[in-house]
Amino acid sequence: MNETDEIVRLLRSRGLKVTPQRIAILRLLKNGGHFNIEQVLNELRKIEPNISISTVYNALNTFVELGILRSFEVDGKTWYEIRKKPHINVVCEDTGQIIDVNVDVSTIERKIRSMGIMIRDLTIVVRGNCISPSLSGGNSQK
Amino acid sequence: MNETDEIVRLLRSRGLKVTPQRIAILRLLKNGGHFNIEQVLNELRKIEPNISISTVYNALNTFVELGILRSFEVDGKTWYEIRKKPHINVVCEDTGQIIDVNVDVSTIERKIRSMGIMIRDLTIVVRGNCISPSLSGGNSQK
DNA sequence: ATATGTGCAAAGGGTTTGCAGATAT
DNA sequence: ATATCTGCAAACCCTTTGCACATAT
Repeated sequence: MNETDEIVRLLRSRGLKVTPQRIAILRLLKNGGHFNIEQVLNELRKIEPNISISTVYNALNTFVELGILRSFEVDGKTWYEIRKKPHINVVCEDTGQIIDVNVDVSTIERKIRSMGIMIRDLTIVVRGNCISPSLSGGNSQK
Repeated sequence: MNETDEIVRLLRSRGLKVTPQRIAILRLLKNGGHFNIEQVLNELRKIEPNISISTVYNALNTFVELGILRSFEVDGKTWYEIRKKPHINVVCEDTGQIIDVNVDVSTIERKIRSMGIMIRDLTIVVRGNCISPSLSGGNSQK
């Protein structure tokens, strides 16, 4: 079964219509990585040149509501990623890049659940400097 | 030493001018809790009726930059809290309320640092339902 | 005296909405 | 055939900015 078939099945299983725009968005995100709207649009327009920003927002919001994607916000911008097991999103203040770091969050989850809270989503964001200032030789903070 | 004196000293130590607006904002936040702009404005206007939203934003941003406060975003809105040791911010989707839950984050921090990343800020946000749906008797999710 | 802060209004930037036409089922 | 989706433009909301006046030092 190829990648597109998988996506088509996913969409159908959620009762969504299969459109080229939705397929393109899921193809972009399904293999990991983090994308903000600007990046999603840039990538998608290579494939679907006329795709509109509202279609992208609509699709991303739908996918987040259905639990296919998850989103989090950094500096007023929303980032989207495929939903997988909880992890740390490390935002490098030098490069703007976001990387995933896996950690065991079962202790955190257990504590939250023990308080009678049903967990819907867990976001861990670290802002930091991935390039050591001493090595990069200067003040590269924004 | 009373609360206001402490705040005055804090402001002076950071080279900031001591204004009634800044004092009021720090008095509101220094004892804990989470506030968004609307809440800060509502509270402050009981004391400083003419305080403007831009003054509040200016002050909050200044305090965040100086490390007195920290901020994080949920659903497009910025929340402010006094900077203290890392913890989980639990956002209840039923009530909109935010509560702190203390956890040991040293494992997370160690892992991030071992990758050569200098940590500037750590945010952990859990979205959940603090009122058990079975107890509250219905669908109260937004 | 003067650098800094405040308040107001306007501008900015990211996201959502309304709607007519297009598309998937 | 028709419910859903797309693309466009306008609207929205939160936040920032510019500037004249006020205040703290």
